[in-house]
Amino acid sequence: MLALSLWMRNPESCRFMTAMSSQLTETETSSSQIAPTLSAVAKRAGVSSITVSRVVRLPELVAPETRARVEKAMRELGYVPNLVAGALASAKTNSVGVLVPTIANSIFADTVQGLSDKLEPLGCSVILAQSRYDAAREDRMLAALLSRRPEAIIMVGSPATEDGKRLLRHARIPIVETWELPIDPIDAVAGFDNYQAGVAVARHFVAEGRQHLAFIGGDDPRGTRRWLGFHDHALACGLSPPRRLILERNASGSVAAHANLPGVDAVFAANDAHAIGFMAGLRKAGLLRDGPASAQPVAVIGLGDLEMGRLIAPSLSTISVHGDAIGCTAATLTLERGGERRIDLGFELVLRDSG
Amino acid sequence: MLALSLWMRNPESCRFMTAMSSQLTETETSSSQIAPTLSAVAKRAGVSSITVSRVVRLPELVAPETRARVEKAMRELGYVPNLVAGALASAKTNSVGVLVPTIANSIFADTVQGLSDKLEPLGCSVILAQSRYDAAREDRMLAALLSRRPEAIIMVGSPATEDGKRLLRHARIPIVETWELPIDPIDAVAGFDNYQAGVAVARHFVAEGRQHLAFIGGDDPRGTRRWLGFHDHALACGLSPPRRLILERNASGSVAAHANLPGVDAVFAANDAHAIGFMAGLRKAGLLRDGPASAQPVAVIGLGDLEMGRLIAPSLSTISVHGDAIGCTAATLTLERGGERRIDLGFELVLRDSG
DNA sequence: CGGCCATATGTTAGCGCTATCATTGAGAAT
DNA sequence: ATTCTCAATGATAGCGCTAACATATGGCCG
Repeated sequence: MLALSLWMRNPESCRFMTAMSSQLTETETSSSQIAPTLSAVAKRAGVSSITVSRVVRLPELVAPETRARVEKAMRELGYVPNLVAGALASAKTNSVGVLVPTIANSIFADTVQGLSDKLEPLGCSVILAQSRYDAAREDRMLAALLSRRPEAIIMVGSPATEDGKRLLRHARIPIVETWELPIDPIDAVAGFDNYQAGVAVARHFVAEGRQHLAFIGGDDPRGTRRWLGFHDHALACGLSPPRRLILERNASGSVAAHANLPGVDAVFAANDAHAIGFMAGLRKAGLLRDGPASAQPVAVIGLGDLEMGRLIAPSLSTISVHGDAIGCTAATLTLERGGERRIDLGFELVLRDSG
Repeated sequence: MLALSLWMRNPESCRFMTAMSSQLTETETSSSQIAPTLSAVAKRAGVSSITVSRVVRLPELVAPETRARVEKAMRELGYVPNLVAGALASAKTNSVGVLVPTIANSIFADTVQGLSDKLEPLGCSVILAQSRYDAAREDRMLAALLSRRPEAIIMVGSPATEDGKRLLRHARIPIVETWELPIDPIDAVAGFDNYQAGVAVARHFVAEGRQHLAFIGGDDPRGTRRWLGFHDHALACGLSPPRRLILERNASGSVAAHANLPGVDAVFAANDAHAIGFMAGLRKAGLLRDGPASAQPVAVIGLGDLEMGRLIAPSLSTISVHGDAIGCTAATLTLERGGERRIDLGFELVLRDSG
């Protein structure tokens, strides 16, 4: 709460800023080609610029009449505060850097939405960057983000390289790693145990009497953790070693996957999109039933709990992971520096008709 | 040797030599709690700060030996440029503000990805904001974005309020409205004709002999344009007026929609998620066939061309709209100020098994 | 009635960087 | 040799704002 009050002592100011331009006349603004500054407003209102600054940030410190005069001047000039200058002067940017592998068609969009919904009302902007699952690009993006001096960095996973880790460690700002529970986190963590997710799926398949397991999906760190849990548990249960098929990141690639998995009767897909693609392949091969999971020649379980998964037929069994809660929690971890820094948001095995 | 004699004259050189001789230890870097500045690097390298600045921005202007010395100092200090200060000094933030209704589960994620992929390699950061389909929040977010002095603003749709429009018009930066083709754009446009998309769907339904049309989805401006085209064309073809059902923004809400549309034999959903939800409802009601579109008691067409749509059964007919191309084009429009400022990226009616 | 406090405003000095104009020396051109 | 040019570097003055510290006012108290 301390950090919060420091960040944005005056959450109203945004609303206020919007209102400012409302009475602008065309002539008055278009005559001045450059954006009006604090001191331009100050001159017009007959006060010093610090008073204008206070009207924007700490209006309760300014006498009502003065405030009204300043607000009038701001409206007339169409003043929009320059947060770049403000950030330099106050050493506070009110922004957080967010790094995700990708934002399109992805389970991470929920996380971005969750944290954004938490941060935006506090006047804290989200600077978004994508690594595209590329370590070099990730490092570049981290450096780019840090250059903008964000109040914190929230990222999916951990930096892929030592350089990236070092960069973050030296940044001396809150760092939140998400979607994982790294053993040696840089700072804070909001995620779940991908290994245990894999174990849970394998356990379920074993309990259902499935014999020949396979894992399909990408080979990113989180997918690999899931695979390891899945694999280890299957072995521990005396099954033959599960197969692993590494696929492109689009779901369509997984349509043909079943051809490469002869004899397999249970598949854990690294995410719901892959699972749905795989099911499309099963359907083509006549291996998909409308009945319950027990009737499926090949059981399929995904991860992410896309809304669509429960709408299709057969409905998709999945590991539900609360992407938005991860984002929301990550945002909270950037705001409060004390307290527990490692939050396991868990996951749930949601069983429907596919597996 | 030249360089040596030059910097030996510098009174700082003694300190420089001292710093050089003591090898940098872990303590030395991490002990300084504050981030090193340009001039700290300059001092260490025995040059003026402007030279360090040049090494960062215009390295070809600096002699190779000097450059190497400066780069070494930067590495040793772990220097990370402060773009906030740079932006203030140069009046260039190298950032663009991006405003979308929502980023989660949405067709706009593709657009953000497309523009981000185009901008990030140019050193241009994306500041992301969500309006959540709320006009007041949109205005607040626009003001917040403009406060950060982005090089341009890219938004989905047009500002909902006059205040928002005025704010953008006065910002004197490129503004790109997307996912629409507004009649009076603020500046640039990258989108498609939502009205014509509605017409195209209605035309198809009419050609297929469908009699009772309905439109389901949100009542945002774009959805409403689609509805209008759909509605107008149906009427023009002599059909009875289509029904319109306004739904919550999540797909699950549309599952029950068919109960409210008795007698309807063709449905245009404002997006694929709604379409898939609606189909789930049809399935429950026994009104969904595995056969081709002509066999469907109720034809369904969505919009967005989600990858999943082509994987489910029956596969989803849809209006494909190239969300990533919209993003990519929007990014280009922010970079090039000349040329055509109104780009219609079109759409395609993709017919599959649902309608 | 002087001292004291709270309120309202102002002055000053930067934040860390870059634009703009010097300055310097070396080689080319005259 | 003298000028000119160019490449390499530096000195200076801000960018628009805010932190930190003044400086008025006007009660209010003992």
